[in-house]
Amino acid sequence: MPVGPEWPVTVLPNGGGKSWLGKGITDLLELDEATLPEKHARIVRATRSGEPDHDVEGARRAIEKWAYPRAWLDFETIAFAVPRWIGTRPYQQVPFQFSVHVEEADGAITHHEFLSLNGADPRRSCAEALMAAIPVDATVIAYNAPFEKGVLRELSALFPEMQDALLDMAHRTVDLLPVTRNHWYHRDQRGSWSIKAVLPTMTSLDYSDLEVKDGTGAQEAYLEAIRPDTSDERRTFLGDGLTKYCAQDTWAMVAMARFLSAAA
DNA sequence: CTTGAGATTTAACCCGTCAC
DNA sequence: GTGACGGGTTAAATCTCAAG
Repeated sequence: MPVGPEWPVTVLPNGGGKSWLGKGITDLLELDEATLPEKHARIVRATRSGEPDHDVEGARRAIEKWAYPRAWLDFETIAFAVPRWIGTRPYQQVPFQFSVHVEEADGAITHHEFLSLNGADPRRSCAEALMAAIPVDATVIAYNAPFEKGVLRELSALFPEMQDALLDMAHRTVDLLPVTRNHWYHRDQRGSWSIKAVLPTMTSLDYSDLEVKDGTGAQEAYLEAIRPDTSDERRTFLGDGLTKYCAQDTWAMVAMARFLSAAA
């Protein structure tokens, strides 16, 4: 049952890619289900009833198209307003960490990770680690894939010897976000399909016990870790938090995909 | 701040009608 | 023929959200 705030909601978040705000609608439950397009009606329905909207078959059909091996990938990046490394632009998303869970057709899963905390330009070692971790025939899966694709394209443009492989990786990247958005809604999401909002409605996985809880926290930890006056002990501690967080993000995608495909 | 997708809003345009 | 006024379609601009 609900783990969120009291119902009914009186403040409606933007939901379903649709803005109800700014139209004088302050209570989602006042909307007339019959007049809404199905895309919005299912959100109102799930909110009224507390019964999640779950199209298992639709989700299964979408996910089963992704050929094995599957590489569930997540980057952590840093973006400096004033570029820190030669050849980077202001606000360019530079990856200093990634996690990837590689899933074989038989269900076997191996985990690979990369983390740079020495303060040097992490891009070459990151690209090399990607090449080593992700099989050339893998379907790469990310949550809000345009972000991961963008990082991959940036890396590909930088290293001619890895250009084809990295570009190919970007082309093989698919997105779990629309699958979730189209086939699942729980009212505790309150209009959000971010991984942090969705995950607790499907599983008991939780970010609250982690040292690093979100992307912003990861960036803060990274910045502290690369400072010269940060002790080795502290750096190790920060790195440990980063590793756990990033690994949780990719594991969360695996868990979500399994949940989405599982019978109700 | 970035990018991309998708939804929404605004602007532009075409066409028929009607009064002058 | 011309100008004002719809109504309906379409294109372009704007907004939101996801990721970090």
